[in-house]
Amino acid sequence: MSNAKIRNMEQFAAVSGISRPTVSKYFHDPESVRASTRARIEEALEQYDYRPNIFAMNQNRKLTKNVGIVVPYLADPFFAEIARYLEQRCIAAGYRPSLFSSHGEQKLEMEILDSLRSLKPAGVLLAPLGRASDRSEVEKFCRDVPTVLFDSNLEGIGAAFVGSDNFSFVSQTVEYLTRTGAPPAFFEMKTPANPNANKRRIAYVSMMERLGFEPHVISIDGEGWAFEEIGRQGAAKVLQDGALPTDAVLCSNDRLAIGFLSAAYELGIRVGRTEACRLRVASNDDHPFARFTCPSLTTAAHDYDNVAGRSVETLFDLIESGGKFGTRTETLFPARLVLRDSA
Amino acid sequence: MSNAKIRNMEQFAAVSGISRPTVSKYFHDPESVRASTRARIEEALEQYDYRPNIFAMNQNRKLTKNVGIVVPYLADPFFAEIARYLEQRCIAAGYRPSLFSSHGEQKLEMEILDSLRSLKPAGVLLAPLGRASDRSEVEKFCRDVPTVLFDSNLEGIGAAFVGSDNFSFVSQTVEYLTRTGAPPAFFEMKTPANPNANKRRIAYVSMMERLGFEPHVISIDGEGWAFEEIGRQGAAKVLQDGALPTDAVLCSNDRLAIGFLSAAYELGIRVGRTEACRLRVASNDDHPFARFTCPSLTTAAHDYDNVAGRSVETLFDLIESGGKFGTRTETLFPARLVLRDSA
DNA sequence: GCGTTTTCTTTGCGCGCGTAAAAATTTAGT
DNA sequence: ACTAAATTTTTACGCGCGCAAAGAAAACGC
Repeated sequence: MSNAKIRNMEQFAAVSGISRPTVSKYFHDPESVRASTRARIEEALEQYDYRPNIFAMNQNRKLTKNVGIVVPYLADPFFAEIARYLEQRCIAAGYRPSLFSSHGEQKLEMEILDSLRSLKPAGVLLAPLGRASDRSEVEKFCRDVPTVLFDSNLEGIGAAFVGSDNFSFVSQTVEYLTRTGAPPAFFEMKTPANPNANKRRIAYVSMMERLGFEPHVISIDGEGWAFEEIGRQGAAKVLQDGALPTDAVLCSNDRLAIGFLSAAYELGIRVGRTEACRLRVASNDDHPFARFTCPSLTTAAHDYDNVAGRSVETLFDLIESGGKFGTRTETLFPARLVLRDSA
Repeated sequence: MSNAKIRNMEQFAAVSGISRPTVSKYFHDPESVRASTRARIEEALEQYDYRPNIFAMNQNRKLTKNVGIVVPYLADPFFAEIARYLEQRCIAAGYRPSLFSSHGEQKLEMEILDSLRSLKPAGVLLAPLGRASDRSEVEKFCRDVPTVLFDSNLEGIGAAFVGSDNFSFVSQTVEYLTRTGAPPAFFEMKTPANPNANKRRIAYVSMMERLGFEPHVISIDGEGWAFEEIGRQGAAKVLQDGALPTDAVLCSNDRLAIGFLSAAYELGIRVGRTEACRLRVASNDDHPFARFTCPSLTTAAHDYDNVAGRSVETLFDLIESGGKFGTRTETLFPARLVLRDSA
């Protein structure tokens, strides 16, 4: 490593013995230059630590290497994990991801999309808030910026959607619960933040009917993204009122289930699949903490790897296609049932 | 909102009737121009939606408005929450925060600091990995970029440190446990990722000695950031071996405690402060999920608000001081004991 | 009203790189 | 070795804005 300071591409081009426009081309795409010149540039790159000024680069580039990643609520470890996968894959593909969280607020989601515009990103991976999203504003954004939605679908918006197959989640948990005991009631928020919740309720009802059982949907009050607390309070009420029609409960998602189990514990109601237990509780998502609830949570797991992988693949395809697809595709990955102690 | 498209500051200056350099000054700091001209600019800003090109802005600015926020592990909701506070406050102060997570990996932390350099940030809020950090590289970074460390201190590195007073945490929990029952053993990882863990162990030992009790430190194996699983396995071993010298346990942090409680539950050991319970468990941090463990976790809470608030204030002071302080300050906020059911 | 201070305008250069076009060079194919 | 194709070099301009300096205009103090 030479100690001569390289201040710009001009100087770096000089020491590498290659012309500046070619060096510029190299940084845009190393494969776009002949192998021998690439070698010479990379040799110089090892001797002098030069890196192009990203601001100057992005100023005139038609297409930047920026990618936006937007999740609705980063304090949910599920999204933190997904974000990690996505980041990783973007970096591996030579992109610069920027991570944003809407923190459950419409205003913030709008501000993020707004500031994302000025980043001139090549593409955006967006998990929208869902019900709280300003549909028409998100739609506008997607018209201007190549965007792949993930996790949470807004019908018709974005170039593509990649997520999990809610029917697969619910059908597996319902099937398992009915096969090994009583058919479950469905525990959910009355006004869920996320559109997946509605799909799950519908899947539950249809699955129960298909199996010849009466569906029981328990919709609890609560607004916002503090699902655990909402679940805890809702469950406490339901359990105290004796309003549970069955001894099996399927929660719409793991965070509600965490609250449910917490309430059950506080009321001294044993949950589990052993004889001594009054109640069985299962759920959906395989939240990072689902292993550590008491009892550990039986749940249907997202296919993190495939959802994240396909999301970025789709985005890269989209970018290479010039930002537009002929038709909007929706890709859904099935769940994997994870049996633990709660049901 | 006029539909005439403004393409650059020149044109915007024209329609607002103010010269370009003054408009430029306005965008750098609205307070730096006379109220009457500010009004005229803002009037034009409402009619035409122009925003300066951030790449062109940052290219030549001596000091950008970028701020880096780096946390060691974003899948820990504690850091996600802190990050939210920090982001919020930076935006309110007119800065553009960029959020990064090291995901527990030294290599990633280095890459983040590296890419942060090229963002030419006005300042950086860094919660380092701790033991896993490359001290000398972090130190180098802090010499070049105004940096305030938070949460996790690396002695002598960075312009300042803002965090929690580990002694306050442990002294309160130890005092409470001894006062209301037996003196606790201390449950921790043998090779903790975070330097706070060492401070907490030291605080525990000194506190026990001060109170005239024999300290019992239980150090369990495990590497990495999967604290819950490490805690669960460590606790399972300790509980099965009957290696607990007392009926009270103080966990180094809540994530370990979550694992501990999970193990206790699986072994049928009742935890809590009632007569029927064999074991009392307390902990430190007031993790967002501590309310939902079974039983709910008695713990010492971080002063999120003050730690986050002071961190950004310190950073802004630092930026205004030209990036250097005369002396490195360390600010520690005390804990607040949160009594729940586990102890 | 006058001088002083503050703020604004005018002018013009520079940042670091993208990119286009034409000329020069290298490589590949036969 | 010769031609065609691919790649690189040369030259030169532009992007959008920061910033500095000098002069003009406005605001302020008395």
